[in-house]
Amino acid sequence: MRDALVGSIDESWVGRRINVCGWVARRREHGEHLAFLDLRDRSGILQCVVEGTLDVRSEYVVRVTGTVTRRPEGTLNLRLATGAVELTECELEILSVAEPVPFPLDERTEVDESTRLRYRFLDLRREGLQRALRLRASVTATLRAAMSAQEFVEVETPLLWAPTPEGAREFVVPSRLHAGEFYVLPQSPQIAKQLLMVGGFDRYFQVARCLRDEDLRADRQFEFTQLDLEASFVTQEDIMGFVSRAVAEAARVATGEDPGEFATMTWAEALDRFGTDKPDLRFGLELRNLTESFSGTEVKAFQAPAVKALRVPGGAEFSRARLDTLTEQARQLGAKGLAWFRVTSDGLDSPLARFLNETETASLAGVDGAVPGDLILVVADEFALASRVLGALRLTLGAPPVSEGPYKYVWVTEFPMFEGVDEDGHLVAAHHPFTMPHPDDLDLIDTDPLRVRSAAYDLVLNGWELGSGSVRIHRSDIQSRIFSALGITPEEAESRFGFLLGAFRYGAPPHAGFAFGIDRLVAIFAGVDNIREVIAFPKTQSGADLMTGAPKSIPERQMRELRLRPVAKG
RNA sequence: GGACCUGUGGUGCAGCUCGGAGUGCACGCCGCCCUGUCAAGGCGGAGGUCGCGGGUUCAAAUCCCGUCAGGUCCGCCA
Repeated sequence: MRDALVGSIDESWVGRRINVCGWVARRREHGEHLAFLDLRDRSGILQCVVEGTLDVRSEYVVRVTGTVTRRPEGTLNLRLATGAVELTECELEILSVAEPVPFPLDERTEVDESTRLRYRFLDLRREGLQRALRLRASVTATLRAAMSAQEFVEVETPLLWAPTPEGAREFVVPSRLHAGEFYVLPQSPQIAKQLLMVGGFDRYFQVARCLRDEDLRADRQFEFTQLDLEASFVTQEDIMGFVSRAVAEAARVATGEDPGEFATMTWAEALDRFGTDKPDLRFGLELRNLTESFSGTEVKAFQAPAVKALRVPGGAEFSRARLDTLTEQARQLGAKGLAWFRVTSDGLDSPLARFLNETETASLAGVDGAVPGDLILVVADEFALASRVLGALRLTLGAPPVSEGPYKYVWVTEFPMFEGVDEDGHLVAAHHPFTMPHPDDLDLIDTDPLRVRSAAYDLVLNGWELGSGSVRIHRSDIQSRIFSALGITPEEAESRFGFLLGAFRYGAPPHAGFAFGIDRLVAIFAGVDNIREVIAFPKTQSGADLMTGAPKSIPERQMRELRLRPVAKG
């Protein structure tokens, strides 16, 4: 039907009579004797010269038969890859007509996202999504190749799985053959891949669909894709190496840059320096700990377990209104308040300045090498809260868009095993209940569980969590101790994870794994700051598909077949 | 569950603070003209429940309340 993609046509084709197919991108008519038609296919645009008038409109699908000709002198178009040539003596065959499209398909106008989503099939025709999805395909292919090269085997796992309550809210699928019973869609293939380890596939990976019924965000969709992997007889460092090599290879392909060695820092260090477990290392504004200097303070506002400060270069100019906004943000994040100090040539300028003693003034005025013109923000509270609040302000004050270079990868290690206590007084797992405690901390499980570190690790890129993983527990004695710490009785464990624990009784190899979000990785590589731009058919923040109208009700007959009945809204 | 931003011909915007006729700009669409344009150009034209509902007012796109949709964020995401 066609002899070439239009983007491949250059001067080496001159003289050949060829067929090309595509959409009418634009037309320029010059009376009854001459017209130009810009033909677009996925590779680019080619100008076709028609002697006479045109009977095609924008977005008609046509097949053009014409002769590749060098453009007349003075009519070259340097902005077009094919701008040195054109098709002449054209014959047009209309393959499909088109109504005027609801929004321009060029990249010049930014179109309202809901309009784009309603006509996603047209949006897909535009350069942005064409580029993003092709980039995504090459990243995925690179990851697959990198995993295969490391002797990982791709295995598919079920989408219809058994409910295992806890963790993310699951999407539920009613069973027709077992009325009143349900499958769930996997939030991740976690348990399946551990069973594959028991099954002797000592290096598994999968480009896996994961589904979580949680509220959507710029970096979160109901359905997303992970590179999921698991390996036996390996250490945490082995896993980090596998992943680093695959991600680095994808980065080289996608960005043309070698990312080098990935940084590593412990969770405790990340919280202290950046106030978050997903530090953005692209800019400074690191938090400082002034707890020591304020240990005996008379100032009520600073009498707290921790006093943390953030130096804002040049921030002394901030208006009172801006400071109030920052204070309001700090309060919404749980801080009791936000203290601020302008650094001037003769001391600190702040409502609180006159209450400080000399040591305190000196430590504030010199924090992080402060100079006159800077602003010091201070939050005093529990260590974690003070850190998190300032960490959030740090992002407000300095964070570039996630996709803006440079790319800063960092492994965050030694996460806490438990992140607190629930209403019933039971510890809450920070990762999942199969995560191995840090070998040095096993003795703390019963005595000081909140200090137990785990063998869990995250990979972070530009402040976005790409993924996480852990060494898993393969010994039932340790698993029992963890379950009991989490308040999971043996009976409960049996009913929820029985098939996994049962499998472990038949010879479970030590194993560890990881999973990271391909959508997020590709978004950052593609230079966009939300993952909808790298997904062909995404949903809105309220979980609606504006093109298909999903979610929708289903016919009464289907409801009956599934033994489902709607209940009144309560 | 909550906070904030946005909603004006098909598209992108301005108008909203200080109420006074649906006023304006660019693109697109329709018609006519035009033999080298390429975001072609010229002339003419059509196209609007100002998201929706209520209130205040002599008068509402504009002020107030509610609601819906889209977005960003908090909660949530083992």
